[in-house]
Amino acid sequence: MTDSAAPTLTDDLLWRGLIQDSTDADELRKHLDAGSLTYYVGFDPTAASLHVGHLMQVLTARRLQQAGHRPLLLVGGATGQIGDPRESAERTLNPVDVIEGWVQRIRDQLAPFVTYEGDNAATLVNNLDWTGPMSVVDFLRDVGKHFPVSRMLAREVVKARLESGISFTEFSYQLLQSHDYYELHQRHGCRLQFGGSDQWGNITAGVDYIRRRGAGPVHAFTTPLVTKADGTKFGKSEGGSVWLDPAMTSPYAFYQFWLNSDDKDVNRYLRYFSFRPREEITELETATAEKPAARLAQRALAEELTTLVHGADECAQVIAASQALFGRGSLAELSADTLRAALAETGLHEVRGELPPVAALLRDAGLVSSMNEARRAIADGGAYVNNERATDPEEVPAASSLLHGRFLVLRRGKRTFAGVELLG
RNA sequence: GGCGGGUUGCCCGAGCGGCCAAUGGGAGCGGACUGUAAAUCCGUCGCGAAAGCUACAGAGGUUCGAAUCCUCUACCCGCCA
Repeated sequence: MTDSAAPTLTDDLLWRGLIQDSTDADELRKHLDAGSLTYYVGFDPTAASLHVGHLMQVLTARRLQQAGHRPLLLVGGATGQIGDPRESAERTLNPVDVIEGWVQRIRDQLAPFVTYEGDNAATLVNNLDWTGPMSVVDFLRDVGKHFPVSRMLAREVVKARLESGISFTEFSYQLLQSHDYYELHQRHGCRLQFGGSDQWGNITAGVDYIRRRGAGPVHAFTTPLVTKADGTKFGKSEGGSVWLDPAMTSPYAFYQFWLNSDDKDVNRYLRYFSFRPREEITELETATAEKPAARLAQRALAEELTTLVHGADECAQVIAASQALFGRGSLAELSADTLRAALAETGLHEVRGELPPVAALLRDAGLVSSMNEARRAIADGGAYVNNERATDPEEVPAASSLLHGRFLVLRRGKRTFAGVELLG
């Protein structure tokens, strides 16, 4: 336990680059590296699912629990109804019943990442439980009294919004989050909050607030914003967000997202997200430098995260699908089961009766959004049927080209696949 | 309150009353190269098979014909009070 060679949790977090800002670093280290600390991280229901960007927080929570600390995972049933101010503009409020649905889904989504066994069992909490019943008078008297407006106005986001406009609702957001920390401190002895770096202002406000109420001291840190070397936004794929919900982003697409990480980013991602020991990560970093084409780091990362989020079975299927589709062998050599499974991962479009021409197939399978686009894709030479370039939009695939008598593998560009199955 | 400027396709941004579905750049998509990379080069980029339809903040109007002219409405931005 006191083996001086073994890196402590703090060392590990620093090595992984997971700490962007923190309250007193020595104090934080003392608590992180000592006994069991109760900590919290919150997620507001702004959509029906969490996305890969949230993984930073979700996995850091998991990491801390594995190191012996006790997690409180908060879903913002209350804060989600108010809206954390963004620099750009006022948020549009979502209907309460919609938010309630999202709270439940996010709660379910978070649940598997931590364990509920042992001394440091996790607890899922919802700030609506204590914020909902609070009266306006109580809020203004017990919470509001501790917030100097001058400091609230000095915040960057608020300053940015003073010109363009900010409602009292969003302006008050910080009080709710601060009060959450206080409640969790009182109820569960929570003494650490972490979050994304954009939450630093809200988090420190909570730390101050707790002190003003004569409690604490409590601690905090933030994780860095995940960036990409090419400057584009992390977590987007083909236009959309990469969600954790398999109904919103298929496990196949999720795996492919990580597999396609840039060489310049993948090492950083491994440190952020992987639970592999440091030596293994270092080895993968070396592999990336020496044999980038093998993409060992990308494969390891994609496999680990897909397993974590979607389970080992699903991950195995996704890898098999990827190999089947991107493999060097001919599609005709794949067994019907393998092929069907692979296409099920990419999206399988069912056709009854007569097979339509190629252009219509591309559209129906979702590879293009209109017939014009389908024609364009074919004219560009970017559409393939069973890995053969399509040349005529009007051509109806021959019955003999159906794999196992009923499947077609459609491809757009180099790596976007979809399947077609002809039924009876 | 007064005066002036602006609102164009995913974003930025040009646009002469007909030759404008609308120059150019970016993003996106595709091709070549490669590693299902990056960089680079090339192509493409409203919907429709087509006729045609829908589009230039919104609503009217002038005209054979308008994104381009006029009127009103909404929003934005300057300058002066």
